[in-house]
Amino acid sequence: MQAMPKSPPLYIQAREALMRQILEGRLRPGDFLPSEQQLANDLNISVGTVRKATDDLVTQGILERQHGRGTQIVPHTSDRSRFRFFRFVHPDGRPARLAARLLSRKTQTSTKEDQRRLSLKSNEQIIVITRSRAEDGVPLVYERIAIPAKRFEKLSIEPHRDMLEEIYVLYQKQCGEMVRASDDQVEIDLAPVAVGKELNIAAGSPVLLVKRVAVSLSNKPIEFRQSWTSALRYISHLE
Amino acid sequence: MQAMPKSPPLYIQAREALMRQILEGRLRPGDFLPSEQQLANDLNISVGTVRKATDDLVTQGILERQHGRGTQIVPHTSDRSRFRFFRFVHPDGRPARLAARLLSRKTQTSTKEDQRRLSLKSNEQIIVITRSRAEDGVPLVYERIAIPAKRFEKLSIEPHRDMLEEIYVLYQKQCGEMVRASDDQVEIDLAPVAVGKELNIAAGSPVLLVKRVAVSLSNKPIEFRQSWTSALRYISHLE
DNA sequence: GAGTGGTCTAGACCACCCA
DNA sequence: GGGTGGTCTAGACCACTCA
Repeated sequence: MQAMPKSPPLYIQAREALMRQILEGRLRPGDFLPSEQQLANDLNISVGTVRKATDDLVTQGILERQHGRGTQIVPHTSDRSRFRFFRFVHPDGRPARLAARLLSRKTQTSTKEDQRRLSLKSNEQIIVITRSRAEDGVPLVYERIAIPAKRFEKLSIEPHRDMLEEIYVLYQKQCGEMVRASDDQVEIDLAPVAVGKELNIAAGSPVLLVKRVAVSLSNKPIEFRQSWTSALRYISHLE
Repeated sequence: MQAMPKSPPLYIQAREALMRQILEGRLRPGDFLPSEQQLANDLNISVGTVRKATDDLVTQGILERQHGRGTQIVPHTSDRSRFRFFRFVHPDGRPARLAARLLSRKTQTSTKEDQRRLSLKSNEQIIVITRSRAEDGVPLVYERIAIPAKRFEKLSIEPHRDMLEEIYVLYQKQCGEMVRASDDQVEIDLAPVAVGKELNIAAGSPVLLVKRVAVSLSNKPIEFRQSWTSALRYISHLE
């Protein structure tokens, strides 16, 4: 007997079809899906199977059901999304409310670490953004953000200006890249000169360094971010 | 018209009924649930509703379905559980495999911070465990663990002995307390004398300090743990 | 082969939103 | 009131495990 490649369950096929439409931009954040009944007709499956397909996407936070209104692709600007990747708090546990100020933005050759973290070839260009993040005018975090130049050609942010929007929202709006998840690594570092200057601490004093790799809906690494802070703490909830 | 307290959906009632049985120890980790058909009969609901009730618990990692065998309360000793709260890696990303060696175990009065983290009254007693965690004989982490004496009376571990089992497994086996989730807070500290001594570093040198509050299935804080390390990093995956 | 979970259907009724 | 998601049912058939 031949080994027959068994086709996956209908609800998984439906889920992937939806996911494909989202990834390809035919369904965009903020859009509503067709109604469950409509989808069931379109795909020639039952409503229960449509629900099962969307269940997973709802759990993943990609879709949001609104009773009586419809099912929406979660816009990255919603509050939940906005603070989903937010991980700095004051020593007393109060969340830090950080405004970002752009310091520089350059296109350059990637370092070895950039290449490793972002799965880039050795000659690939990246855009490097440095920012200072402050609360009530007090700088608390210094950031270096590396993103593949190729994917983020269209990103437009002006240097030396306050950044009013979350950068993940800019990624989505301007470049169609949506951050789905991230891996953070927290370590101790001795403040580099630029960090010391920006945070008003002595260069070489111990600071927390958070290295983050953010991945897109299609699970490709799209951002490598390093955040230095001496005054704040990093928090994480595990289940 | 009177405001009628509306009864929650059947699947939620069923889920909570199951949860109660687990919390009360009538269903224990490792046990199998009655079959879906059986549960449906017992509770006078349909199989579909039983499935919906258990879906959430499966997602939360409390239950595990085994096709053709049954549905099991996840034993805390399974690999997935064992490494669920495991958050230290080497700088190269390789997970640290830490064996624990118990240094001391004392019952004493709680500090202000213990009380705050564990929601204790000011006169409540705690058990304080200190451990050294090493990989291949090299000490990498120093830990102080505080747990409410009242809940953990029965905890039996001998001082100055290697701890062969995960401590969360001991909590569960000896005291019936199952860790469901934890909140971690990562900060910089200057190594206290005891930490410096145990980790072979100078007292006062900068180290990573992870403060963890672990909560039980019923969402009560049951452990406050402080882990100091200079050689390792803390990792976290966010979605 | 008996018993379990896994998928799928068709349809009922309810609760909510909005024009 | 018409359309949407939310709950619930009863039953079919499949796939896996274990004796």
